[in-house]
Amino acid sequence: MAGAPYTTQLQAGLGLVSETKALLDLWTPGMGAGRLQEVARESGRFPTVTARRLRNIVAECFAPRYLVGGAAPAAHLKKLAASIPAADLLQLMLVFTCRANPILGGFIREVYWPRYAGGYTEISNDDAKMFVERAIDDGRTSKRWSETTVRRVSGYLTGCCADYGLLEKGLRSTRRILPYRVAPTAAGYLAYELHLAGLGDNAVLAHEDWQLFGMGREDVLDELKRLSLKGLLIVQAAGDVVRIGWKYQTMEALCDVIS
DNA sequence: AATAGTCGGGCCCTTGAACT
DNA sequence: AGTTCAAGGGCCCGACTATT
Repeated sequence: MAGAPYTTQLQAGLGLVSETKALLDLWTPGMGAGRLQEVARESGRFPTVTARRLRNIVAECFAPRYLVGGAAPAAHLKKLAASIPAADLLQLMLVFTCRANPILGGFIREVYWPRYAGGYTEISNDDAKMFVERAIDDGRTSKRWSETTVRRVSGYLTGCCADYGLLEKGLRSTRRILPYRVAPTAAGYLAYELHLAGLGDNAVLAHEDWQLFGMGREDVLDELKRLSLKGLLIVQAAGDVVRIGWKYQTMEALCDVIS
């Protein structure tokens, strides 16, 4: 499995946290990227942003992250944005951003968490650069990137991690690793989303999205047990065999509950 | 001066229509 | 059917600005 190719799309925008929240406000079901761009421009909520920049934000960042799969991410986050803690929302944004930009997911899985687990306190842009160069050597990009692109994408990886709360914010080429742990709302969302996408219980536990939170199969199982205490689902584990009783049949129902 | 992030141009690939 | 052309969008990268 080669995995999706790595691109430079992060150059169009990093976490875009406040912009994404504004766009979620403006977006309504059925709205495509083009229409959303119009609405955003006319809304006056992006007064300092040029049309070209808005294209970057909406078409190259928001749409690939949140308007995929029938715009389900946008619909769900719009509902959750007002009612769950900001940090929880960031975690879901991280998941969707990593799906849209596999290079970010790769970096978090292959560099961030091993570092975290290894007791390091910092990650530098040079660490990211080594990751990018190795990815290019491994053929993960469609072609070799120029030196400047390699350097900048490296900075975008760490910068994006900072936007989402995995690394310390601020302008710096070496960032401190922050304590990071999946939130119950995000875990519940992810578990149900994977289940309702048709994955079997074991596939849900082993899914790569959990690795964005540094979680392997056992960690996921532990988290789901905690969720079962809140009544979101039922976990029956006997030896190696795990069965999960799912209480809700749609994401809409789940989002209502975790709101 | 160095670094991070924003902005916008342009190449190139894909898609679909128009034309042999 | 096969080829050519135009349009659109994804992707890359240089220029620019802001911050330290």
